[in-house]
Amino acid sequence: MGLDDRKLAVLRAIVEDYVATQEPVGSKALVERHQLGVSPATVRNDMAVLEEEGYIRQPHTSAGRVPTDRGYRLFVDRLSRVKPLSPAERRAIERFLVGAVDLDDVVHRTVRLLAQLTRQVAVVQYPSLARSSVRHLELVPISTTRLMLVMIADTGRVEQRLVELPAPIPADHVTDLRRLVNEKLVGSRLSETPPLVQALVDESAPHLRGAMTTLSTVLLETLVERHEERIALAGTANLTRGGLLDFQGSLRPILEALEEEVVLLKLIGEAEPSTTRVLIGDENEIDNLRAASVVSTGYGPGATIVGGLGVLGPTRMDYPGTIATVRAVARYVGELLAQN
Amino acid sequence: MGLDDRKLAVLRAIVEDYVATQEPVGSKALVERHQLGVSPATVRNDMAVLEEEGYIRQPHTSAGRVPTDRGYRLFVDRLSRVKPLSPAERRAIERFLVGAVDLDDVVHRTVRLLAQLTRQVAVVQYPSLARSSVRHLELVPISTTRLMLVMIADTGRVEQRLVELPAPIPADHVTDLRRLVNEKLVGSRLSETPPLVQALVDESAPHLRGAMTTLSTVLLETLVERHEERIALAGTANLTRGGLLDFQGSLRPILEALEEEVVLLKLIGEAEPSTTRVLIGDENEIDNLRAASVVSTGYGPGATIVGGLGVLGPTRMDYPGTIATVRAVARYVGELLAQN
DNA sequence: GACTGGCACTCGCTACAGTCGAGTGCCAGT
DNA sequence: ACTGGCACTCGACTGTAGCGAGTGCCAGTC
Repeated sequence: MGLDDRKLAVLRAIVEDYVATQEPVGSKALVERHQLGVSPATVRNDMAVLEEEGYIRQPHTSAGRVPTDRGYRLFVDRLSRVKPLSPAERRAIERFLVGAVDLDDVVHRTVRLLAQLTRQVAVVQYPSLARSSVRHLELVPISTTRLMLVMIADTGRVEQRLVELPAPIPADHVTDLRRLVNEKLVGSRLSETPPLVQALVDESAPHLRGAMTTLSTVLLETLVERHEERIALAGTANLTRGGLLDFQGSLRPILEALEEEVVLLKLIGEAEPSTTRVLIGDENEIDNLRAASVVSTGYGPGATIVGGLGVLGPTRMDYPGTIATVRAVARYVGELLAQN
Repeated sequence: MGLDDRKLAVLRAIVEDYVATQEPVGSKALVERHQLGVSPATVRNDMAVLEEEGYIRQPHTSAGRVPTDRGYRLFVDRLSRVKPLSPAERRAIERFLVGAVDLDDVVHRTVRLLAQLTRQVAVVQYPSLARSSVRHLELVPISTTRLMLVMIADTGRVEQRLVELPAPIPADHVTDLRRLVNEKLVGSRLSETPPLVQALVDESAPHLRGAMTTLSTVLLETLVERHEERIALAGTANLTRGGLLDFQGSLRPILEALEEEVVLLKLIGEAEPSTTRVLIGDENEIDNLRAASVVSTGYGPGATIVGGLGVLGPTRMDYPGTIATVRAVARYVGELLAQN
């Protein structure tokens, strides 16, 4: 059961070679390319053990070995060290993110950058509303019975909703409403607003009561219930690299999964502070993504997390490099956000 | 040179069969499936003519015929009539679009609906800023030297930008600025704003001059220069239908093209009023999309066009059905927009 | 003159057999 | 505990043969 150092070295070598060549790796090729100091026959014995333990497998008899999901897992956990980024990559990140003019811009640049650096599919979640605070609420009269509600969050996100009032409302009442909701709600986390909104209705003057009631339902919907999470995606064309060998020939399930925002949120959005999460193949809960791996992490200004980002690719992936890139990009984005 | 009626009927039959079966169609199968009233041999002669004229071709000797781009073009222009939508489809459209709460919602629902109905890749352009008018401008103080500029367009689009002021500004000056820009700009088309913005700077009181100058550059950038067109995409998984036969085996170029917003805008965004545009294969200017066809049209409230929408799929596509669906969806979206 | 039936021909597809070689498992020897 | 050697497996590739859908052409018919 014990895997001695050499067996681990063999596993590492297999993973590295397979990731590089995309072909099953045999015992002879292994000893040629790595200084293992033993003969192919010995390596074969080690391989037999590794296979028995479920870390590698043979696509067919008389072929080389290929890492299993479990093998990648061991590799990621114990056999790899995060590669430091090359200076060129650092420069690329900085150059790419400087000059973003607004949140949309930041997110779009980030997702493209991530896709380009990792050569995988990149996913970036917009700063989550649930983790944002209200910076300002604006009411814009559209007609006498319609208002446009605009909510600006401290993370830079802006949400708008149309409010249909039960009765026409004069302009100065709108001013009152605006003042009231701002006084009460600005600065609070969105998740904490429901009681405040309720208080607003209860405390509002009679002439505003009707409008405030309608407004409050829209507010609650916008701020809390409709957890409007947004996602940006880039690099789907990278799925076609490596021919059709990865993803066992069909991109279908992957593309389908990528279209479901809910699915992506599950992948990317549940990050814990400063941890990089790596999901390998089967570890993934989504059936369509059983052939893929996901590397994700949270980002945010300072130590707080406001959203997640990550990449998705074949299980046969350069984990150390990808992990390093994902982390670095998340850190830079966090710094960028902190400046606002 | 003259293509008599029967030759046209043969072409139509070839297109229909090929679209349905995805296999080259031979003379015998043709006479069996369509009432052409002649023998296979005669059809073969007609086919030879059609091939000579470039409307069909043989993938290889001793295979059936397949329509060329030119053949599809003739089919679309002269041999097909737009299919009326089924009641089920009408209902689907209505059910899908009712209940959209804001512009984002409308666009997302539309693009998914379109992808689902046509079973192709759907693209929807957000209402173009160039074709919108200013409904309201809002300035939200973030700090003493920073403002958030929020522009609400009549089409429902909301754009925001951060403004870094050259010097701290008191709250009542912000109020003044807000009033001034709204007085001057509300109601005008975005494309017409530059002189108005310039006038704002020239006419502004000395104590606002500095802030107004900075604001004006951001305004111009946001409103005019940075033609921030947005695009929604759905149904990329549909590209994998029909195995790898369509798109000659590689989705790569297609996926790459779909990632370029500029490319999509070219495809979708240049719609003329109430025309449905059909681009078949080679007619497409974008090299990556030489194997694809695009059906697109404009949409907007009433007769005006504020944006484009359409679908992209293999040249082997059900043109009459797709055209009908695209048109119908565009009409419904227009109506929906008119209600706001 | 337009259409048709018949016929020879083409050529991709499939199945099958044979060869090659990378890679393995096992075992006896050091 | 490691190694060299050996028999074995099996996928990849090659070449051959037969099948069949489909064609082009031509002579014959209405």
